[in-house]
Amino acid sequence: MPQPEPRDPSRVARQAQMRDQNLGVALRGIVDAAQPPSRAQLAASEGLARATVSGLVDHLIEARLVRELEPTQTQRAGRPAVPLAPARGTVAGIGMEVNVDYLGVRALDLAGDVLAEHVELDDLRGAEPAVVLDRLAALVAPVLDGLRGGGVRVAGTALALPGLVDRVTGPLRVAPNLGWRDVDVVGALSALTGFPPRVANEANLAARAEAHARRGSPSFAYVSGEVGIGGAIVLDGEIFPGRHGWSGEIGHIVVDAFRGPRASDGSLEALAGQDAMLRAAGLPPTARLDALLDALSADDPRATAAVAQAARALGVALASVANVVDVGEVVLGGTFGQLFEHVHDEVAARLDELVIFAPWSPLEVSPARAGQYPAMTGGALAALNTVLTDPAEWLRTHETP
Amino acid sequence: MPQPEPRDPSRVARQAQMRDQNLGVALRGIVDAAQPPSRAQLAASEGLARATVSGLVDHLIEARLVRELEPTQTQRAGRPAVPLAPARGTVAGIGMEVNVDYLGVRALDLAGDVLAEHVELDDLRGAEPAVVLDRLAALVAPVLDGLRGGGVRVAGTALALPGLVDRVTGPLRVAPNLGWRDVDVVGALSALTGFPPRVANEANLAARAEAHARRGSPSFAYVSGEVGIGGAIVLDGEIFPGRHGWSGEIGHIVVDAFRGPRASDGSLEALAGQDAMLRAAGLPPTARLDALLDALSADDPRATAAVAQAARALGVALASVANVVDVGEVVLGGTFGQLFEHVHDEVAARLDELVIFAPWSPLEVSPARAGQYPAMTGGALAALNTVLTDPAEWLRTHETP
DNA sequence: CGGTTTAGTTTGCCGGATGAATTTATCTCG
DNA sequence: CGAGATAAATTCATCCGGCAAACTAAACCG
Repeated sequence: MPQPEPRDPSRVARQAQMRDQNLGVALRGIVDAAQPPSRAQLAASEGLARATVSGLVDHLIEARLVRELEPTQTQRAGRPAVPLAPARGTVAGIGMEVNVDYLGVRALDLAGDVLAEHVELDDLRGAEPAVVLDRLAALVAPVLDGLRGGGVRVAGTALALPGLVDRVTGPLRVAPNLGWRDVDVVGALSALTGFPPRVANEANLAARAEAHARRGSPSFAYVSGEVGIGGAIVLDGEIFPGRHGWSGEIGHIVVDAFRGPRASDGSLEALAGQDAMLRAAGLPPTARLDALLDALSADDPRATAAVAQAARALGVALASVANVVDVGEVVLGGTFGQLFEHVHDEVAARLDELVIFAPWSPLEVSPARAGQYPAMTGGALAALNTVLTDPAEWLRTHETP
Repeated sequence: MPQPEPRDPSRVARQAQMRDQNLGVALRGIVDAAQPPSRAQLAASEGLARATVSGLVDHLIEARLVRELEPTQTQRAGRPAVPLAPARGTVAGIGMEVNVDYLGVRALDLAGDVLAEHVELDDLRGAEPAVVLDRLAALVAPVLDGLRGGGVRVAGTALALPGLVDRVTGPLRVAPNLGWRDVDVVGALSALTGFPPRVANEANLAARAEAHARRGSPSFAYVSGEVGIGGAIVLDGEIFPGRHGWSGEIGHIVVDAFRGPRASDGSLEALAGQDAMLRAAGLPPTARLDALLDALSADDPRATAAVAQAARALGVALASVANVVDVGEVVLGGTFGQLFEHVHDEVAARLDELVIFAPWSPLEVSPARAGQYPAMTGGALAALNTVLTDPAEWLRTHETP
């Protein structure tokens, strides 16, 4: 039989999808708006008829995804507009993170408010995956119970890991700094929480939180230096996932191909990772970043030189990223966020020097502003994003009448 | 007045757009299909009702974008299917290219057939932009006249340039190897041909041709070594443009940040560009690539060493690209396509060594197969793509009843 | 030559967006 | 204070386009 060619799920337009699509447009318009918009404003900004928007909004309110605010006291003639805002405490996205020095959970609602949060600090290098995931599950379970008990629907969960995660098939491939390799994280956590989490790279989720913190669809390269150096690319507010979710591995960019016998000796992580910086600064490998910061404020010459060297490598690597993906801004998070004032000038100088389009579109370098544990926030946002992308579909699968 | 917030032209679904959208889906299905599909096959593969597809196809045939083939002699029961194929010689995309050693035009129709082609070989380094563009216009004008005289509608024109082109605002920013800077190419050519061309980077358009040559939405990094080293990223068959169309500048990746006083001394182009390879091989700077190939076949040690060194740099740079954008294949075009057998092993080895996901998803290295002057083909395809993307819109603006 | 099978067309239906008319709620001015 | 004026939201008839089912067309088979 001549198979009719299994083409991709092409975006044909059916009228059934039209409603769903516009429901998503309306919800996004309300959630992303700087000011709570009225139905009429929404109609104008999205180019839909007011009647259409009214219907959509009614549906969203009934589903408890949107709420009406009190009409504001305006000094204008005419019936006052009813401002619309994302509902609070009706849907939660759960962000989880296992990292080298801590593990934790954070729950956000559509309004961006933190509904629950727990973090445990601990050195997890070399810890057994099963044990760690048990601890995580123990941390998450009461949060889920608490939310559900309060009538909050859980949109989904997402787990941030400092390593290579296959976003389609699930397993953690490798997390060098945890010492994990080929761990079936999804399977283990599903068994523990009864919920298959989305898994993603820590830097990618942190970048998502960063994009959220800077409204208005920014484009930037994000650097997340914890112990290793991770990164992510954000384009028009969307994180760029690559085929498998393996994009943005900035730490593995080689900036000095001829340094050692193995080209990887010249990778950014080898030259500017936390261990490399501490070593170059003459600090013990067990030292923490604070020690380096102290040495810097004391004008210790070795520390200064170590950070300068790392900044050069970082700037060169980020210039390569900018040349390849055409991003105009660089956001430094994690370690480099804390070192921001000490690395900014060098990074900016290398970008100016090396990025071919710099003369026409100068690059900006800025520190991360997504707060603490951005990957947990990003994970929660990723979970909520499934609701925003297709609220109708989500309601169909999650409504429990 | 409280402006209703000028949001992006969001993809709201109206029913008027539904038809246009599906018209595009149908046309793409016919053009991209490996075998000419029937209406029924198209309906099945796209998930549309047969009645709907029939209507769409009728429209496309009337617009002379699609033609019906003779029913094939099948030994099956039932009414024979009418195969559908892109129309020939009814619409043309024009690809133009100005490069260091030549300039030319190529016209393709929807079936991918070459309707016209002219290439002039010449050394254009340092040539005056106005003069060169005049020559190009003189080359293009008869092609356009010939096509229009034959009743062929021109879908658009696209010009490939070996430099940085702003895809939104138009002007060529800089083409180092031509010695051009801030040239208003669009303005000049509009005046000459009465047609504003789309302008794009040579490597990006060549990569588009390459993606077309490999059906089935491949993802790869494309390297276009001519005199300089350009590149492009292709994801799921789509070229990745970046914000301004400035993506893929692989030649400016720095692989040896500490080689010289300026970090750019360690860029891929400085280490593996044609000039660098010739110099390292002990050949005069005026030599052509053929001389290097001859020296290689004669086992000249300097040439071998020069190419090995370049291949290492290339491999390292491409590994960085793969780590950042998560592509699984590397396509070598231009100079490196010709040197393919001499660089393949080293490039593949560096990718294996450096790309973090290589153990789970090995990278492939292959030579370009888009034929000669791929950027001209890619330009023509880019022009035709405006028709494929939204045939209804294109017909509205281009029908001359 | 009647039955079967597959391709393509016709037809009535239905969901959903739309614009105009209507209702609601406020402000302003005489 | 009441009659416009003004703007937001809702109601309603209309229309567009995809859809399923029925129907026609063109082959094959026994």
